[in-house]
Amino acid sequence: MEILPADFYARETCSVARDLIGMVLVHDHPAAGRISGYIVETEAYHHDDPACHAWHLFDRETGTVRLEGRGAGLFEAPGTAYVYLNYGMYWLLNVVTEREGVGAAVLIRGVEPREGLDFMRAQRPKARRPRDLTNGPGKLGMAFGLDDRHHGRPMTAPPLYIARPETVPSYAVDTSSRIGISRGVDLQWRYFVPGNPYVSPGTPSDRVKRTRR
DNA sequence: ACGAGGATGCTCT
DNA sequence: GAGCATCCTCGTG
Repeated sequence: MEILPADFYARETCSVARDLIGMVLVHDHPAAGRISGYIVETEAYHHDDPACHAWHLFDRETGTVRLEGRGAGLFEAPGTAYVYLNYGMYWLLNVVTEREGVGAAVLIRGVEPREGLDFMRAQRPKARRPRDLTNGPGKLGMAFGLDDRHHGRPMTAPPLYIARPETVPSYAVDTSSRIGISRGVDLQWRYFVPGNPYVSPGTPSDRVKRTRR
């Protein structure tokens, strides 16, 4: 497998989010060995986007940026991991995109397990069905053993990286609005493999729309 | 299947 | 204090 280089991420964020579908998220865990899975769901967070953590760091009067607080990691070099604690409990994994200093990223929301299933099951004791291991950003963070130790580290080299598999799955890709946000709700910046069980269930209303279509 | 509500802690939008 | 890029459990039907 070829590890995706920084150039892959140094592009328009929606293109990166789309192209990450079918790539393989890998964690070469120091104790548990290789944990990996095919990416089946992503979301783009642009610098000019009220749902992005970089939004409030921009001073729109002067056009300057305050590199302070949680969102500062979004301004690192493309390919850097942006990991943060959500709802006080869940580590969510993003990869920084565009050029250094822009402030954009892609959130990894769903992964189809490939290697390290035993470790995933141990990390996710509440999972009743296979899909419950990794069908959501918080769930896959637990299954892969991710936390703030990974924040700010390059995903262009082990232990945590994304690679192009020898055979890229022939996934179809649909788009929709993003899940769990209150601003920027109309932007169609979510990418997912329709019908794949490892896509996050989202809100119940979203699920109704999708299954009745 | 669906909806409501709690857990839980960091950030300040 | 409010608001979160979530997950889980427990009602009801």
